Amino acid sequence: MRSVEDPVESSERRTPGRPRSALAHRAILDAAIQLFVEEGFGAMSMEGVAARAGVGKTTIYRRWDSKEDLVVDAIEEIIIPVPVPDTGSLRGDLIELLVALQRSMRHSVVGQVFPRMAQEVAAGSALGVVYRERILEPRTRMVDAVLHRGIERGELPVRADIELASDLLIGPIILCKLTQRLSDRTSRQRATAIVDTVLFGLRRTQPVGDP
Amino acid sequence: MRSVEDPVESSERRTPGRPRSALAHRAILDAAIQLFVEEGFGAMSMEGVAARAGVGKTTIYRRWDSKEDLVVDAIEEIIIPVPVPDTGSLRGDLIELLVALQRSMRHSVVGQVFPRMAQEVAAGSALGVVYRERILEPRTRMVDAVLHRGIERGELPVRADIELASDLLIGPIILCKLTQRLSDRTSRQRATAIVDTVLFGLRRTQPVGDP
Amino acid sequence: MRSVEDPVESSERRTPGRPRSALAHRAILDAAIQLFVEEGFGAMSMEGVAARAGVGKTTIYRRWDSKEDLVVDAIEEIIIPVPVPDTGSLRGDLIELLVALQRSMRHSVVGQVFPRMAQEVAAGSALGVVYRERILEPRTRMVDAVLHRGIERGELPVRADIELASDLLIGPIILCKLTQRLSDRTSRQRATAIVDTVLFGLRRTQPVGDP
Amino acid sequence: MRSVEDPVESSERRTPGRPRSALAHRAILDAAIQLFVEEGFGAMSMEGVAARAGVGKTTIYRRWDSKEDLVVDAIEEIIIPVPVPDTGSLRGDLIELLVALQRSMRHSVVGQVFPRMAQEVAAGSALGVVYRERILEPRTRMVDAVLHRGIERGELPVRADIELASDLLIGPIILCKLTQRLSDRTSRQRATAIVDTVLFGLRRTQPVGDP
DNA sequence: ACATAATCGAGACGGTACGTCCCGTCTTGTG
DNA sequence: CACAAGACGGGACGTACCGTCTCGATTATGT
Repeated sequence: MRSVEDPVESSERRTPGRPRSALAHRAILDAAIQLFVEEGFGAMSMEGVAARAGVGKTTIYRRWDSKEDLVVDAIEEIIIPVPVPDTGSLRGDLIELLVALQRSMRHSVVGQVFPRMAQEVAAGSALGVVYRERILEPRTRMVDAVLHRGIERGELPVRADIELASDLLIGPIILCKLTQRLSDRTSRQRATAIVDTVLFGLRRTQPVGDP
Repeated sequence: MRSVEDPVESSERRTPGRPRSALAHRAILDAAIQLFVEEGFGAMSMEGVAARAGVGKTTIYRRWDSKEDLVVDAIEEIIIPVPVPDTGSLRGDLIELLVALQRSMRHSVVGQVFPRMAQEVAAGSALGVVYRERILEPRTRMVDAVLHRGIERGELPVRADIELASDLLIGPIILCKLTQRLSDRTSRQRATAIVDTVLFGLRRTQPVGDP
Repeated sequence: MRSVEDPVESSERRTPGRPRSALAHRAILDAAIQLFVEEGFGAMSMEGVAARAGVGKTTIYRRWDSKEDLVVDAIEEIIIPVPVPDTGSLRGDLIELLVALQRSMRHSVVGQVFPRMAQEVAAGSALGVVYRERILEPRTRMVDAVLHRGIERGELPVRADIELASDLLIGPIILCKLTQRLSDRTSRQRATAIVDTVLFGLRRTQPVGDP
Repeated sequence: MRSVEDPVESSERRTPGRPRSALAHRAILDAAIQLFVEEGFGAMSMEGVAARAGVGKTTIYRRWDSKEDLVVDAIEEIIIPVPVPDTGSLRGDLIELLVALQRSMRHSVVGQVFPRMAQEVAAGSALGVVYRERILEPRTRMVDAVLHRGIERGELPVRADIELASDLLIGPIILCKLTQRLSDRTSRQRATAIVDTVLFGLRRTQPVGDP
C-alpha cells in the first residue's frame, strides 16, 4: 500500500543518486484521484494518470507496483479527519455527525469516491478492504462511540442496540447518496429528523403492539 | 434498451431469410449476467460474453447496440417480482418486506448485482437509470404503499414522514449489504428490530428532549 | 522470411474469417522500405511503419514476426530484374551491365538501400544474407555469365580469371557509390573506361615486366 | 570533434577543482570503439558505453556532446598510419599497398569498423565525413601518389587515368570486404593479380577492338 | 587547515518504442 | 438473411532504454 520506497524516510542514511521528486509525487496522486472519480477504477489508465500529471509512466511504476497500490495511496491522501463532536448532548452530537457526513458526501471528493467504492467494498477487493478499514469503519466507530457516551450519560437505555442504531442513523444518508435522490430539506433538517426518530424509537425495543 | 429487432415479435409478417436463433439469445443473456456479476460492467467484455455464450461477436452486436443495452436487457431478465405482502398489520407487512429484501440481497443474483450497480446509479448512467427505475424504485414504492396503507388504517400518524420512514427502513439493509458486515442475527430478527424501532420512533416527531 | 501465413496461397481451401487486406500489405511494405531508406534499420520503428502505413501495429505483427522479416520482404519487393544484355559482343554486354548498375545505384531505391545494407551484409545478419543472396549475387552471377560467354566466343582467353574480372568490373562502381565520390563523366563513359581497361588487362596474366 | 575541454592541455594554468580522470577517458574510448564494432553506431548506446567503461553517464556527456563526437574521437584513436612503400618499382609499391589494405581489412579493428561506416559515409553524416577524410582519403591519396610516381618514372603512360586506376585497384578489395566473399588465394596473390591486370590494362585506353 | 570548485558515481526524470492483449467494427464464406 | 471466424484500426499495458537532470561524496588546488 505504501510506495515502493518511502522518500520521506526519517532516516539515518540518504540513498545515492537523485532523490525522488515530491512535486511529481503530488501531481501523480492528484491525477490518480481525479481520474478515479471521473472514470472509475476499471476505466482509468496509468497512461492517463501519467499524462494528466505531466509525468513519465516510469515515474509512476517506480513508486507504485500497480494501479491498485496507486489508487489506495491516492484515496488515503483525501481522508479528512472528522473530529468527534461534543455538543454536550447525544442528540446534538449525532446531528453534527450526520450533518458532517452529508456535507462530505455532497461536497468533497470523498462523496464522489464513495459510490465508485461500493462495488470494491462489496467485492472485498484490496482496494475495497482499504477503503472500508481506513474510511468507512473509523466513521462508523465514531457514531458507535458517541452512542456509547449517550448510554453512559443515561441518555439512552443501557440495553440499547448500538449496532442497530448506527445502521439506522447512517443507512439513510448512504441510501440517499447511492440513489442520488434529491431532498428539498437541508442537511440539518434531514439529520435532525433522522436522529429524533431513531433516538425516540430506541427507547422502546419491545415489539410494537397496537398504537 | 430493447433489442434492435425483437425476435419474439407477435407479428403479422415474418422477415425473410434465416430467423435468429432463440438459443443464442438465451445463451448471450446468461453469459452477460454471469460476467457482469463476476467482473463488473467496466471489466466485462463483449468478446468474453461471445466466448462464454459460444457465439460470434457479430451475433451479439446484431441484436444489441452496445454493452449497456445488452446488460440492461440481461438485468431485466433476472427481476423477480416481489408480491406486496398483506399480513393484516403494518408491522407484519414491513417485516415481510424487509425479510424479502434481505433474502434477495443475500441469495440471488440480484444481491450480487446490486453493489456493482451502486456506481452506475450514482453516476446516473443509462444502465444506472434503468436499474433505479426498474429495480430500485418499484421496491421503494412498495414500502411507501405499505406505509400509506398503515396511515389509512390508523396505525401511523397522518402526518408521518413517509420518505423518512422509507429511508430508515431500507437504508440499514442497503448499508449492511454494501459494507458486507456480517450480523449474528437472522434476517427476521434484524427486520423486526428495524421495523419496531422505526415504527415506535415515528409516533413522535418533535425534538427529543431529555428522556 | 515469408509472411507468417501466405495470403496468396494458390490452394485448395480458404481460411475462414475475413481475409487479410492486400491494400494494408502494400501500404506496410511501402512504408517499411521508405523508412528503411530514410532512417536505417536500427533507427526505424515498427510504430513508425504502422503510422505511415495508416495501419495498426497488430496488423503488422500478424503478418511478420519481426522487423527483420518485414524489411527482408520489403527489400525483395523492390528487386528489379536486370535483363541479361545481348549486344553481340562481350565489350558491349559488359558496358550495358555496368551502365545499368550505375543507373540503379544512382536513381532507384535500390541505390539508397545498398549503403545501408553494407553493414548487414558484412555482419552476416539475416537481413544481410538475404540481401546478398537475392540482390548482390544474382547480379554478380550475371557478370560472370557474360564473361563466360565471352570465353566461349573466344573474346577472352580460356584461362581468364572470371572472379578477378568480376571484381575489377563491379568494385569501382560500388566504391564510387560508397564514397559518394562524384565524377564529371557520364555513366557510359565511366563504364566504357572500366570495361576497356579490364578487358585489355585480362589478355595478359603474366607478371608485368618493364613496359 | 575534440573533447569539450582537453585534459592534457600543455598549458600555463591549471583549472581549479578536481581534474578529469585520464583513466576514465581511456576506458570510455575503449568501450566506445568496442561497442561500435560489436553493435554498430545506431544500436550502441551511451548507457552501454558507460556501463562497460565502469563510469557514470554524466562523465561521458561532460566530455563529449554527442554519440557522434565520442565515436569520432574513438575512431581517430585506432588510426594506424600506413607508410608509403618504396620497393623501387610501381608494381611492387602497388602490391605492397594492396596487401597492406587487405591485411588491415582482415585483421584489425579498422576492418571491423569499415563496413559499419559504409552507410555513414554514403549518407554523409558527420561521422561519415570524418571517416572519409581521416581514413579513406589519405589511403586513396597514397595510391594516387604511388601512381603519379609511376608516371614520373615512365612506368605508366603520361595520359593514364589515375582516378580510374585508383578505383580499379581499391574497388575489388572493398567489394570483397563488403560481400564477405572468401577467396582461396593469399592476400599477396590477389594483390598481384589485380595490380598486373590493371597495370597491363592501363597501357591501352582506346576501345577494345576485336582481339 | 580549510574553503572553493569541478569532478565522480548513482539514480530519478520525461519520453519513445517495444511486443502483447483486447477492444468494438468490418468483411469474408457457409448454412 | 444469420452465423462463425477472424482481420481490421486503435489504445493501454508494463518493460527497457534513451539522454538529461539532480544529488551527496570525492579530490584537487589556492588561500
